[in-house]
Amino acid sequence: MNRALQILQERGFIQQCTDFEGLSALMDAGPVTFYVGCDPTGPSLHIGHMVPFFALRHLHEAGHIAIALIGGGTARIGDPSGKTEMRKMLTYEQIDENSERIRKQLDAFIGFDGKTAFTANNKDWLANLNYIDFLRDIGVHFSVNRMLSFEAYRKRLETGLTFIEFNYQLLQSYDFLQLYDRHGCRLQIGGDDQWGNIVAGIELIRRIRGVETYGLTFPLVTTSDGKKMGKTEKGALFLDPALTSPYEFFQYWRNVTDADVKRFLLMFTFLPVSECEALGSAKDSAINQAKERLAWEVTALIHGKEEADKALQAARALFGKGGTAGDADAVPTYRIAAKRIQQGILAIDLFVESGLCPSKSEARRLIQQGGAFVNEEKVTELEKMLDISSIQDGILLLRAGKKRYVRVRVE
RNA sequence: GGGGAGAUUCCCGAGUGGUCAAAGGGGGCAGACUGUAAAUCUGUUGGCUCAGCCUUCGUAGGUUCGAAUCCUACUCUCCCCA
Repeated sequence: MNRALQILQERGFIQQCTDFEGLSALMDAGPVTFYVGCDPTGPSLHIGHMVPFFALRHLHEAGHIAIALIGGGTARIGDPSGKTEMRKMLTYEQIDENSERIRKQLDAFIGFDGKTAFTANNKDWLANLNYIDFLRDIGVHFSVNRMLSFEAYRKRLETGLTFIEFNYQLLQSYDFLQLYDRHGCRLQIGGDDQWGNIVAGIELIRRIRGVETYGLTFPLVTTSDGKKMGKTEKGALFLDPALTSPYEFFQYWRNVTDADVKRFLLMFTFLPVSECEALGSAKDSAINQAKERLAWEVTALIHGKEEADKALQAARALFGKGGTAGDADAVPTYRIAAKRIQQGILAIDLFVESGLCPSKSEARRLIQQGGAFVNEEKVTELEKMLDISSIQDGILLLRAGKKRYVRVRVE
């Protein structure tokens, strides 16, 4: 088997391939141009988007030519795959803005050089498509009967599917054709929910250009307790530090279930396979250290080593014995005017203001249930007042439950 | 175009004039146990100036001492027929 494919397989990336031997032979013969698509439907990528891009990096490092396709055109419609409801329509301005932000995030992760790795935006060929021409040239090759047999559309037939969403597959197939024509792209990789769309693109190219292209999909990554990957209290685990701080990002990986450690090390880090396996097979306290390693590695890849170090340090300070919050710079910090503390402030109010509790009722509940701490001391009275005496070195540490910390900095 | 069903708190889903901030489950949060894990058990889960008050049951009106529950109109969704 081709070396690059072997790496992907060892690391658990491969779910399905349209023609394993054919692809392997093609890749052995020389650099293959391939692409991953991603629709800019939000302002930031989240970790769920990243599996194909980790795979992209592996292939790129193996000498193949990577295209990251930003779906500035397809985002105007919305892919029904894996969705149970129609997507919200975004304005064109929003999509363009999202596209740019996502392009930057990908650039930071992949490092586009414009030759062996670059981006494309399908807006360039989709935005001004002529409907009649499109139907004549592309539409004829699609069978509605066939499309309806796809899982993605069949499901939606029960809940409702609009015509524009139904067209998504044609557009994605057309993307592949365009990338083949423009850049000689021969391989499309993506999440397994894209299988139907990928296969459709391959068939289109075969019919129109008489050329064999390939598709490769990755498993949909879930946590071993069956939840979707990357879910936090606040929603998805975003790459944008403004949406998910590096510390929160780090903590997500730090708190992964034992059973997921090996798999995540293989997929979300570039540590050697043997090391991933050794770390992931550890037990008891050793597995805990492996989680710390996992968290540091992934955080470093996304946010850089410096941020990863800070997050690690903060986590150790808060969770290690006898640690202080003073040097835990990465911990979310809330700033408050010194005057307000001098006047005295209700603990309840501070928990709400700092963002640890969404409402005063929740803050009260937290105190009643014994989960509210100020400077690691349990708050026992609902009406607890805080003043200067709680401040140490200009800082006051709030904790909600076992893991959620906020530092309050008095200025 | 015709006929039918429906819209309930984060989600699913009960409720059909007062005892409803609304059963049950899921999810979330907290506590116990632990390893910042899993499993398990317990509590909790609209807001507030909290023994009380306020806002919620698609939207807008109406009936009533009193409505998520009845009436009217509207909006949206689904199903069947064309």
